[in-house]
Amino acid sequence: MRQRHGRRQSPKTNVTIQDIAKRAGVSTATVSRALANPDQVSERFLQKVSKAVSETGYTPNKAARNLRSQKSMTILVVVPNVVNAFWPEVLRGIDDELVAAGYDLIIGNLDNLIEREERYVNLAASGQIDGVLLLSGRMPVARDRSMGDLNLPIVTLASAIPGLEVPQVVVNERAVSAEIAQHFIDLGHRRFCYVAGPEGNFNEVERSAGFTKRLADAGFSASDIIRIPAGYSFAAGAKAGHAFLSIEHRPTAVYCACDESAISFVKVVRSVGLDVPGDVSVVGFDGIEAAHYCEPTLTTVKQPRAQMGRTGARVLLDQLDGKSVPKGLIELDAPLVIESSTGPPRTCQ
Amino acid sequence: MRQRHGRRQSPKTNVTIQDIAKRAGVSTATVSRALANPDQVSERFLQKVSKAVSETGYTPNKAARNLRSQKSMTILVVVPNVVNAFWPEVLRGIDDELVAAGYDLIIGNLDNLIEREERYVNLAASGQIDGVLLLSGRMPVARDRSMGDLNLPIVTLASAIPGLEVPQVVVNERAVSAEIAQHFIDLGHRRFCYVAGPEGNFNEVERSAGFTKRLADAGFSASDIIRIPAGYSFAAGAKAGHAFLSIEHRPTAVYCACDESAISFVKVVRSVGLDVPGDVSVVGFDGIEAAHYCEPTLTTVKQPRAQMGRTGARVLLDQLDGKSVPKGLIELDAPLVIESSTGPPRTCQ
DNA sequence: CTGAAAGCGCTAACAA
DNA sequence: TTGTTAGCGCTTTCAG
Repeated sequence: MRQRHGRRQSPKTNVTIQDIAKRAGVSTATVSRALANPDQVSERFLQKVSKAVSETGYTPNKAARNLRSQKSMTILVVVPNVVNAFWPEVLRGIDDELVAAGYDLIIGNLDNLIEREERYVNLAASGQIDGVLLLSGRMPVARDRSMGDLNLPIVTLASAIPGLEVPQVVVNERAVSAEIAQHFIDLGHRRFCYVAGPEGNFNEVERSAGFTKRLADAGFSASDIIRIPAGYSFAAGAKAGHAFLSIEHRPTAVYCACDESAISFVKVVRSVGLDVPGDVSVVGFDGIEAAHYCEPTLTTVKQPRAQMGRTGARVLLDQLDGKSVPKGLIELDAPLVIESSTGPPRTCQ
Repeated sequence: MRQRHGRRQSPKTNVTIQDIAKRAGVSTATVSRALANPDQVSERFLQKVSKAVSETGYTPNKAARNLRSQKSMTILVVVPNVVNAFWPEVLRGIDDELVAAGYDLIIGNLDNLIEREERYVNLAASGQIDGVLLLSGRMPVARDRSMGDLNLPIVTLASAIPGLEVPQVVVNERAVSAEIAQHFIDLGHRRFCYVAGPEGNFNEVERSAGFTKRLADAGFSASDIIRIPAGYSFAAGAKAGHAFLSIEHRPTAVYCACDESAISFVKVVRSVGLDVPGDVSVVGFDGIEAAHYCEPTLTTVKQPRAQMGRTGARVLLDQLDGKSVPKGLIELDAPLVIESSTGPPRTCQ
């Protein structure tokens, strides 16, 4: 085990491009080319190199390559909170596209903690990142700088940052939320409830606005719509369910801003003997798998999660390839899928 | 915008340690030390350097550092399939520990595809990875080599690889599965069903063995235990549910090898009017959140997911720090939590 | 305590 | 087509 200048004893990759060059009887440049641009190397040398490579199990050292080529072939994906059933499928879409293009991805989990942003701003600033996929709906900031100032390609995904001049992949949150309102209206409901998401969040604003706007347009007044603050989690939905039960003259139609809160909301409401949808109709948002296996099957908005991930990744890759990409919203279609948790209010039958 | 030798036009980090050195009127060595070993630098220079750093927003280039120091400060986490509610919380535990120690993590999603392993073997071989956390229960292999031969610290987590001489963090799968059998026996059940996981999987083997062993020990014969092949997913559980319904003389106690399959199993069984637990008692495994919000609340084994993640990460970090670590199984306790999906069989009441 | 200088392994001008 | 060579930005020995 050779021990070179300043080298740790760590027994890592030992075989370098030099070794291959020596073994194949060519220059390192030829080895490099043979690996990256085989068509620029003669068949004879190609053979020799590939033989040496497979004999030694050589893999190019990434740090050296990154340093030299000034890029890292890795993408940072900033997720607000990995512990939410919505993300995995989105990440899978991203992963598919990125891996196919030869990129690795580092997942930055904010865990809903703003302090954690600093870490990823620094990482992004360290030259170790070629581009950023922002799923958190917030531009990460450190003490004294913002990820937006790093001059790094950024694409937002699933949530948008109003006014930011980058590609932003979203779904038709507002329109489909209006559709939910219309669905309730068509069923004959007159009193509504909106179980909200995190305050200020882009998705929250859109969903709330789309829903209430359509209700207002249909002639309902603010007093016909009760808003329960909650969040994107089972726990928040359960809490909202209890709040709902304590309402005097209860609404019959409830729009929960995510599936997880909808599922737990339904469970709480049913636990006191109310029927869904007989007494209360409930709609969710996201289309996670669990929404399909709760009782009753949840009427919800099916977000094209993997497709969103792939789309965002693709746009980022295009940008990295120097192609021109659309700045601003890229809207995907998320359909309202009607299942068994919504129906006409019993009072109307 | 300067344009140097071989440099792409990519406008990345422009400020280097040289710039800081010049600005602070010191050598690059001093800058490096000021940042890494402040106690080796005089107060005066420390000030100067830190001033220059904050004025310029300097962040050390990671590729250069990695190349020089022969380590990457990044850990590869190999996940069999990110689309499963079990993982996020585990990943969070890993992330917590690793981030606190200054490591980044790259998540390698196998998507249950063996071909995908090659990619991560190569990544691990590229010197870009300091250690591996293996959650897939299989040693990744490429065409001609195995990740196990890379001489890289590896820790397995959540699933084990029998015989592998590395730390392997698991839970008491076998013992708690026996406990499930005992729970059923105590309730008075006489006919049992096991809804299996993926064939050959470590967890599958353990859970199945623990369950059937205890039943056998209690005097039940193989014909009292029906095994339905399934997998760790909602879809597999639903399919198993249908298979269950077509059984002539149906068991009254069902152990589903994961919560997702248990939840969908319950839904299917209830859809034909059977009562849970009146007609069928069902137990799951994992303790994912959804198990708490389905109906009836699922009796299940609560895996300490975040703790598992943290433990695995910690052991790997210890190994990286040169501390000695236990080779072999590190068993964490996963308790059976009894909820409303299990009860005495109606025929016994 | 500080600076000079030697590379880490690779890629890409440039020259041949 | 191929080889020579100059760094990419940083850390760390070694000398002062």
